[in-house]
Amino acid sequence: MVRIALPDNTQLDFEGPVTALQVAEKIGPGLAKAALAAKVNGQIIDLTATIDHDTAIELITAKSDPEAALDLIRHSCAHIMAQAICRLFPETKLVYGPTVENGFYYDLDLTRPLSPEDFPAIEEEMAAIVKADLPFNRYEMPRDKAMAKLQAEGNRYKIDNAQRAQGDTLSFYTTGPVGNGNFEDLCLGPHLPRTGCVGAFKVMSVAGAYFHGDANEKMLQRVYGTAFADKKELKQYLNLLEEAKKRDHRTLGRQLDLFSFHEEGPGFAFYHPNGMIVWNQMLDYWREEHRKTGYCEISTPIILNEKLWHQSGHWDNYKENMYFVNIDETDYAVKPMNCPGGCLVYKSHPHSYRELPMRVAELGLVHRHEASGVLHGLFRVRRFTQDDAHIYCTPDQIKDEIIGVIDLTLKIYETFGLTDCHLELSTMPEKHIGSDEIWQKATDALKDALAAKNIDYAVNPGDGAFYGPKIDFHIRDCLQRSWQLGTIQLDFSMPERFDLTYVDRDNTEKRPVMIHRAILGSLDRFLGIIIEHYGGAFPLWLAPEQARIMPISEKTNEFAESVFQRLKKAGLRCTCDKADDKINSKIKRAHGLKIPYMLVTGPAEQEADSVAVRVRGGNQQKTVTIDEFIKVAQKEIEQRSISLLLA
RNA sequence: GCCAGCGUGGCUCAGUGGUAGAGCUCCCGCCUUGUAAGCGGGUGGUCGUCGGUUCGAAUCCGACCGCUGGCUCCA
Repeated sequence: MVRIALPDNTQLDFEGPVTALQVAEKIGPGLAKAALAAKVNGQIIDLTATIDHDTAIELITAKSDPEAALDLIRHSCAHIMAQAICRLFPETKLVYGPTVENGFYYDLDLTRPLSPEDFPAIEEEMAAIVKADLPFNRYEMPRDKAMAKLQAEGNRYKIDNAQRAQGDTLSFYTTGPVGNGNFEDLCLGPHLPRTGCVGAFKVMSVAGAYFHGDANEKMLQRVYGTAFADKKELKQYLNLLEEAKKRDHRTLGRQLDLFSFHEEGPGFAFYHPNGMIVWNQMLDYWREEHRKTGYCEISTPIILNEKLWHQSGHWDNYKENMYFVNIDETDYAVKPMNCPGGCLVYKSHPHSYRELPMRVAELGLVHRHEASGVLHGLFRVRRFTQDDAHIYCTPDQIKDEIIGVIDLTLKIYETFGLTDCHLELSTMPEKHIGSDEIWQKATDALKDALAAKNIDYAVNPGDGAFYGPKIDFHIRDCLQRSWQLGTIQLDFSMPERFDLTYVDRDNTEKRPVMIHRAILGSLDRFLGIIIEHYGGAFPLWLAPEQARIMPISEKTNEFAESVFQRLKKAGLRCTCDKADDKINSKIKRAHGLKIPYMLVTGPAEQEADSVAVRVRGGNQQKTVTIDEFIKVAQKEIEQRSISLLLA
């Protein structure tokens, strides 16, 4: 007898081994129909898996556990897509098909490249498979027998997958009954009970992907798709993508006339006057905070003798990504990092322990020759400015300095309204310099600092730089792609290579520890991120144009001009739209430019020395005196308020 | 760098072998305007570049450049 316990503590007894489906049927036909899988001991199993011992089970439906259901739907849909592609292209070799954040993909080895033109046919075939409502069947084989079977089939990818799989038995899934040449795939599972449980799906894109992510391996075709429990959810997701596209910083950069790119300089952003306003506001704030936190600022040259880069070790590791120039028969390199230049500044005179910690900031312009395929708007460029700083300190000062950097970083992010960020700690890689002891001490200092701030973080073992462990700050863009912003890196290499010293209390020369840190990271990338974060609707303090004065007709042009002059004098960035247009047209135009405040001036306003304020994004208006408007706007700017005070 | 797709006025896009199009922007008029596009007219493109096929190429083919989506990479 098998006794099954349910989440509500009731128990059901069965004569012998049962399946979760039979349990569901016993509870009720509705549940049997809705059930997608079952959870036993925290593990999700097929609805049709046999349970031969007393246990507690939980039936999974789209309602009871939407997350697990979605994962089942997507993984199963990956099989359906692979099956459809195999039907259309029988030579297809299956590789690997996991779920990912917003759907799934399947890596395939095909005899001919797929293109988006093939998607409709694939989707049609998938729809037929879903409509046929075929059961997913699992069967298991002892490892040696299964390996022999895979060897006979001759798919090197599946053999490789099987070798990596754990356990003494390997499982296969067929769609439709086992045998009869039905679609079959080596797979751990679990799956939906039937193909018909996939409510809605779409083939999204195709891209190349190296087998095992190894650039020396064959390039496979990765077909991306997504699936949902029903059509409505799919549509919602597609709408979300459409909305996200409107926030794309590349689109907004053009629309708001912030920056441009040109064929003459791929990967090199050209900043327009509007873009420079945002840029400079950002930097004014950045400098203000750094001054308050005890940083000084330096600036080092962009082009330096190539020898320096041999000394720093950058040439050995990164010469492929560096730009070089030859002047007066001497080899120079364009700097990809600021630290060697910073070290020369440090070395320009002796230092005492009394000076430490030294916090030396540099808004350094660096060039890196990134591979052509990775360029991406402002997010991945070949020329960018880092908000770099190097902190020279003693090992004992590391922890406090790290805490100081974390505090400053989070404070600055908060001002921009960036609260959805996550931290990662990267530890000692295989290829590294420095003793295990110093790595341990440094890593502990980073951990202690994180613990002191009570911050959650993920650990990337072995992912640190060769010269030291690091903490990275990450945020996500409007399309949920993750980007690194800030970084805190300990460096045991550079002080050594540049023979940096300070004179300690006991009058002996000692080696300082160097902390590299950036908060915004690449200012260019950060600009892109806040453009997307705000959807182009900047807070007043950052907005290129803060207010636009719009006379109702020519009759009040003169008054509008006088308002414009007053606001300008008060330090507000504004323009006056005296175009020969109706007010509707002016409003429409200003909304398109995402100008925070639209000030309509007609005869009534002239009479009261006021403006009719319309706030970006809304359709309400309120009339305030010009003095009042100036007062509120100035306050809002000074506070660097994220929201519009007059809204 | 690799795989796939794309490249037509400043912007968004139509145009599958036979005389380069639309809307917006911009310029000029008219309207004298009250809160998300008033009306009319006009300027503007060697169709990414170079080569090939063809009587004829934006359209077909090739190379290169750039962009987009991924992969690898990101000190």
